[in-house]
Amino acid sequence: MKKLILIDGNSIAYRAFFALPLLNNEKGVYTNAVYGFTTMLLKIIEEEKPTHMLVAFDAGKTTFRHKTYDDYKGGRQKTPPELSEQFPLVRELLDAFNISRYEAENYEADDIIGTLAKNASEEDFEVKVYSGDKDLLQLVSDKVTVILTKKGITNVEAYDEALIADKYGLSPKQIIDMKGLMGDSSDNIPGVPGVGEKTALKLLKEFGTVEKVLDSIDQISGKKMKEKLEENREQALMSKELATIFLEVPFETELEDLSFGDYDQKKVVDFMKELEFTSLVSKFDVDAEEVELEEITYETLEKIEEDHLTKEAALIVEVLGENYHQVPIEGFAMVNEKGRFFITTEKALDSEAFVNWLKDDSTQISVFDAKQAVVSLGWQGILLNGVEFDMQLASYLLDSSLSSHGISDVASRKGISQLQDDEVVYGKGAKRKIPDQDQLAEHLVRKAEALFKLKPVLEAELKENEQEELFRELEMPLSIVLGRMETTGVQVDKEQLEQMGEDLELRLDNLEKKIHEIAGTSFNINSPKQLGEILFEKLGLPSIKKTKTGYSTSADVLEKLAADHEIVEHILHYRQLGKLNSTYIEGLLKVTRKETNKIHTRYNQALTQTGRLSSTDPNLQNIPIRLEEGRRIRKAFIPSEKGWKMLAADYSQIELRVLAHIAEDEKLMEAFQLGMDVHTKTAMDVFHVAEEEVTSNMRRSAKAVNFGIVYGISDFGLSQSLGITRKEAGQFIERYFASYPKVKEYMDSIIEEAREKGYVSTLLHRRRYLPDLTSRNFNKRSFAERTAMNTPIQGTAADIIKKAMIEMAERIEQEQMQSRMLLQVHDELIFEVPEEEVEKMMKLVPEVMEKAVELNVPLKADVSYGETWYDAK
DNA sequence: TGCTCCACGC
DNA sequence: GACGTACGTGGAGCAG
Repeated sequence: MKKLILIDGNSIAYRAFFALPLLNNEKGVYTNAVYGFTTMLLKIIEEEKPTHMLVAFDAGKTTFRHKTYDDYKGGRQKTPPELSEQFPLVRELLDAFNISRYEAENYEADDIIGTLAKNASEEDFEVKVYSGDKDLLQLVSDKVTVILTKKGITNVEAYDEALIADKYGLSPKQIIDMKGLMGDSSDNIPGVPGVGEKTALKLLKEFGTVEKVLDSIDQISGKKMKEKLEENREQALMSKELATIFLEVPFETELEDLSFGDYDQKKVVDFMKELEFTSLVSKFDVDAEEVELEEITYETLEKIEEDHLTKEAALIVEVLGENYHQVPIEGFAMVNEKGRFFITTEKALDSEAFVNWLKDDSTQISVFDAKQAVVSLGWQGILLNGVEFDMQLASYLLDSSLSSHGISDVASRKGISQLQDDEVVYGKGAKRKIPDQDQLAEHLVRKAEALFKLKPVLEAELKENEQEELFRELEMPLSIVLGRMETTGVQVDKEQLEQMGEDLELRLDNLEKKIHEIAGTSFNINSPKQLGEILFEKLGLPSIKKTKTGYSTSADVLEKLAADHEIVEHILHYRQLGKLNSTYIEGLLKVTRKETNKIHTRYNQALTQTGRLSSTDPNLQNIPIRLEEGRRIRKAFIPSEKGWKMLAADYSQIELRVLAHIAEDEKLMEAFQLGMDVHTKTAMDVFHVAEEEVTSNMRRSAKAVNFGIVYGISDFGLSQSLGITRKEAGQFIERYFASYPKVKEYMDSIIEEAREKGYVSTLLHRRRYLPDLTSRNFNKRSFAERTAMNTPIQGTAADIIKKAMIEMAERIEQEQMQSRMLLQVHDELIFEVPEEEVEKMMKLVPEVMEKAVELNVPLKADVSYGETWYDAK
């Protein structure tokens, strides 16, 4: 069957423009609307597989409707120039796709779409109309579906007759009557004053059309309403006329001319590349995006001579895949003033000269991902010592918001196109493999070449940003420290985990039986869909919250239902134990190395927007602690040497101390100078009570506000965590600010400063750019504002612990201790320590942590040790 | 394989 | 006046 897609070009472009941040490409051309339009188009082509397609645009300023009503669309805000300049690009995009576009003097896009929809349905086409404008709903019929954007651009809702009946209780045609009565402020259609959606729907359900409503005024209840309708009789009829889509726009083209099919992929890809839509380009066939690589010369070294090895060089130590622990090195590439070289792993590791060069600490080696290089070589027993520049870290520090810090991404952003993505060369997923040696060699050499060329560029940018020190003294040395921690790994007591797993499975079985019994049927408790059906349909519990796909069964919803039905508490318990078993017991066992019973996580040092680390494979930064049941998992984390202890030290309230420092708020500083419990102190200040009058509830509330300040949550977030209304939460925040005026001042000034500079900074010059601070979208702007307030706090805390880690590593080495740093959990460091060093470390670790930086409030670190991580509390 | 939902940590 | 609301990672279910 033929399928015609009609797109309301102006509407979708507007929508995209306001839904997306104001992107621009390197040439400064704004591209957000085109980008949104493109994603929408790609989605339509993929999902609808249209046979025919047309995009309609509004033509000039005046249309036939202005003859009826001068002020039609009056008072409308002028199209922002940033958007206007994108319309020619949208047209160019459509031409690249070979999609028809149409605009007609005197008519709006609606009329073009309406006419074509009518004509096409008469010829038995299936018609789908895409727009953001509800007006178009009047076109819906058994042949015509109207798809409206709901949120963002690609989140849409398809309206057929049934849905309109369901939502409004009206037929599609009656949508026009509704507009006639209630008007439309965006088009400046007046309607009948005092009649809104509710009244309009009521009247139309009773009488059917505007005309019939006006004919039956005497039957309408309410004196005021009668008067209004009487007075605005003409205006209502005119409004209806204005809202009616004209279905007789003259066309010169035939429907067949709108056919959509083959288009030149290269044209489309070129266009997208021009606008730097890299993520979209990757959706097209690899062939289409293959860049034309120029030839590159290099030498495959059979024998490595001293002469090849210079002080300064770019080095690639290649491994396949993300996880670089205990996997083979696939090859080396090196670029220096002497030339470009590829070296097979075998030749490289057999060469004494090369290995010595790697171990030499007086070299200046550039790499991409220093930690990977150090760890990969570390597993071969080689200590890579001379790493001086990590391009990935440099790119991350320069702009952490860039989503990809892969070598080819960084290179292409810096103007080097002579590098293919690893995925292109190796394939992805199950199909990933190393190509033949020539291809591999060339790829690695190109990587090293990019490194060699770009190092000075990125170094200059770091200097420009005053981030040289952050880079050289903090992130670079930290990558080596982290590499060592990862390689060391943490030992787990496998039997303990297995025992806990068996225990959990038994209890899960029993719980499952019980839940099925109560429900009276067997179902998958882990499936939110099935669980929702049981709870809210079969058992008839009240549905509190919905998700996109159905009922929400999240813990906060279930907790509210616990009193209504005994099954709920069992489900919550089942969930809790299930999570422990699958994520922690099974998950950890899966990644425990068989030979050593050790776990080697990987820290991502170039990911978070705030400067924190993240941990994967496994994530050791979210091991349970809050509930005792889960906390016991920590009993399985043990020292790797007999007689050693686990030692843990964590910063106490580091973020709030940082806040006190930055804001220089006397009252907040006082809390820390006096060594008070900060939540109690906050409760005292906010509720104006003495210490002994602080109730546990007050402290709980104060704690939640402090939490909110640290994490930058909104009044909504606070209301959720305290179970109060948003308004109350808002008032609470107000009171907090009233109590800590300097904090308020800081919050205001940081937003102001960030708006001027475009970014916020931490104590050690880490940056986060916040372009959304000037967004017209309230949501985005508010989010950016909270981010501006929160990032310097959280980021400075991250800076501090990173500094402490480097110093701890140095101290352990200097004092020739055997203790090993194992893990970092944002504000906490975990070590394994021989018995004889426990006493020293119990003093040294908190001392180093507390002295990592000097603030105008003291830093405090608590430390303890025990047989397992669990016991170090 | 990619998405959604849910849950864990800070 | 509504919007959809800290940052991460990972497992299970489910659709294609």
